[in-house]
Amino acid sequence: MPDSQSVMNALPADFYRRDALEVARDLLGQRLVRGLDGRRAAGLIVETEAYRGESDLACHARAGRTKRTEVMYGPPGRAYVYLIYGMYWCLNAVTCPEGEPAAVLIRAIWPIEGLDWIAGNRPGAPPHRWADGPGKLCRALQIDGRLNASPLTDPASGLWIEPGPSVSEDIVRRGPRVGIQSVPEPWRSQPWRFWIEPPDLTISPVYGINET
DNA sequence: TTTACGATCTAT
DNA sequence: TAGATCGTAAAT
Repeated sequence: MPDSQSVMNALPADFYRRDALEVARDLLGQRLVRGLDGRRAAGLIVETEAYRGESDLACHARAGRTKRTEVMYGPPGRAYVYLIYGMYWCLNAVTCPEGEPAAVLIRAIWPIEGLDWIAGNRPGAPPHRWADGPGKLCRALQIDGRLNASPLTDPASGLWIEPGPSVSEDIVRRGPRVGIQSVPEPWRSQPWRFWIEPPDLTISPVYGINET
């Protein structure tokens, strides 16, 4: 059993029990936290993408209920972690009420905590490239398939999301999702990607946050 | 059981 | 611009 204080710090399941578009927007600025072997590393989420159910032909759930997509049909707030190109893991947060398969891909974070640990996980990479991609952030935080289906709402899982500084609407960018060139329209061009650029970060409320 | 390919990243 | 590298889903 996790201590109640820790549970209080994680965003609750209700946060995720909404349309993936809303969750993707609101996940910007929140703090993704990894806890392992007594160490803690974290980063502010700065890029996300919404994947919205079986009818969204870019979403893995287009294949229906399979062993891989099963977790997306489950309760909101769990992690959907899958392997891409045989070598990189990608992290998603499951959204929508149970039974509706949808998720938000976390594409980038701004590391702010546990920087030494993160640096060790990203040998050879400069700090600004530590976690600026979905595969990279999983490497940086040591996230792999073992965390699939674990609750992001419970710090005891070792991977959770805490409330972060609010991100004002004027610095939120929107555009088409990345890496889905073979997906037919209109899905390929839907502006379901949300992000904050580095220049925006420096003028946003999150500027200056840099712990540990 | 076999095949084709992907919500990526890195080095060239 | 190509190669790495393997689980998944669809085809055989």
